[in-house]
Amino acid sequence: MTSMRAVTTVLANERPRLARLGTAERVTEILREQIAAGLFPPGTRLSEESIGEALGVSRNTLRESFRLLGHENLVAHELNRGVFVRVLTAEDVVDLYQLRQIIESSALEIAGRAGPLELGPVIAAVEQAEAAGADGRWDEVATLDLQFHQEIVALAQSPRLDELMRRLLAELRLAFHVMHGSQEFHEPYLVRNRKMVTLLRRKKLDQAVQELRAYLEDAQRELLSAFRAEQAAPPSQGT
Amino acid sequence: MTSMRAVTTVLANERPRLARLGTAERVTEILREQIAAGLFPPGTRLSEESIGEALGVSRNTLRESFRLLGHENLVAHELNRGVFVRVLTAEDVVDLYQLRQIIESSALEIAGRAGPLELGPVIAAVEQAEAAGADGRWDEVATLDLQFHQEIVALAQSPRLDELMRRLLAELRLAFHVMHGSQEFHEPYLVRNRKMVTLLRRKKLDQAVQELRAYLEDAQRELLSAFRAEQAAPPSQGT
DNA sequence: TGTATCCTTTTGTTGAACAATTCTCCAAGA
DNA sequence: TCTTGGAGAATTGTTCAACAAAAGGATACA
Repeated sequence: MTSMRAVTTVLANERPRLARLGTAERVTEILREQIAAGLFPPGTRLSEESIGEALGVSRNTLRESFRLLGHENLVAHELNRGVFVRVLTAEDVVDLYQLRQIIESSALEIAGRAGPLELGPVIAAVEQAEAAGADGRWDEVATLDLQFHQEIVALAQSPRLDELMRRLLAELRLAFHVMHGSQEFHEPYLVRNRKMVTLLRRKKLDQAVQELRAYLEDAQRELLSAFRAEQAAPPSQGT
Repeated sequence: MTSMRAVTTVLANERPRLARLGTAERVTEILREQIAAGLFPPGTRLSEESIGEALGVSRNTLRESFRLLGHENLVAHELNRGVFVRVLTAEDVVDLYQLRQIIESSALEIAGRAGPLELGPVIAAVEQAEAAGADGRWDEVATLDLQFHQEIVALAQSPRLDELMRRLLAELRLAFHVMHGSQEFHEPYLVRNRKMVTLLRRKKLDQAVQELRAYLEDAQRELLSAFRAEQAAPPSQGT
């Protein structure tokens, strides 16, 4: 028999799904997606007038959205000049990976201490990524790889860690553009993700953390070198 | 002789100090401070009309501020009902301390790996806190204690870690209201902070991390019990 | 007691207006 | 040629007024 207390607790956990979204939030989601997808490359200025007209929302509503994106570090707001899609520096990439290292390994440790791992979503992400890889859809692989890591963090069951990881990955995506969907970059990580799942299944937590650490170091190195090559070549980014 | 490149690099590092603030940002700062100071206790609804009139800003500008505060988890935005100063649950406190644990200990480890510690600001915070304690200004002690921990994180020299800690502490302050400036709560931590500084000075990093961990566990326990006592008594906070 | 219906209040969103700032371009001067 | 100045255009910053939409509260009725 279920107590009233139990019922209300279950329902309380469903509350987030109930929350409707205002126009500003929906606009934010659209812009976040489009920035991730590369419609607005780093450095682009987001014009209030043109975007507002395109989406059919007023400038005021759009400005609320811009504030939110600014708080997520996806755009930089310069007074009287507007908002610009963030251009990450090499230092940013290093800082982001350092934080990623902290978050992901901490999440695994917390999850390990807490009890049996609920690996369903983690495995699903890996399998979807493998399927996408088999079909040659490498930019989807990129997205699913990030989702895999998001699910890793979700194992810790910490709302703030989840949110933090979400924002971090959104920001990191800005740097991934230089790799846009190249097979050579993504393919090895498919194998490594699979390996990590195996380790987690066998409860080899320490090894999984170690593998994760190596994974992130390699990814950072590769990304940085591609990044610096990109930055040296095309636009001479003002001094 | 200094090259032009060197000059511009130096100046570029000064850029943040140049950034002026818009009205919305300044309003956000004011509200953040006042929420921390307790002018708006948790659960309070922030009325657009009355606050806008009090500060002499328009509703639109104020709404931009509210969005920012919402993103910092200081207020919760409910569609068509307005923004309310966040009411933390016991689970929130646990989640916050878990994250604090991660951030602060990681910061110490990073700082230790990086090289010699620049303890100036850390020591300054402790000494100011001790001075405030000697004068019986216990709510200032509370603020300076938080600043001490902010400076601990600053040792890692990571912009994102800094920002993360800043937001985390702002949120945690919501819970601290139940302790409002009580000497019994704060006094022991003065001693412990001093002890931690000593350990850091002697480069006993491992011991410092251990002390930090114990510190946070104790603080969480005390805060939680005061918190639950508070919550049980006065307002019957929804089912 | 419960519930259906009004009225009031507050937020959600828009559009227009004007001030303040930045950008662009061109001409004058060294 | 390069720098400096400045006029005008374009864009953002902020306010205001208006109305739609939703939530909250009160009243009348079964």
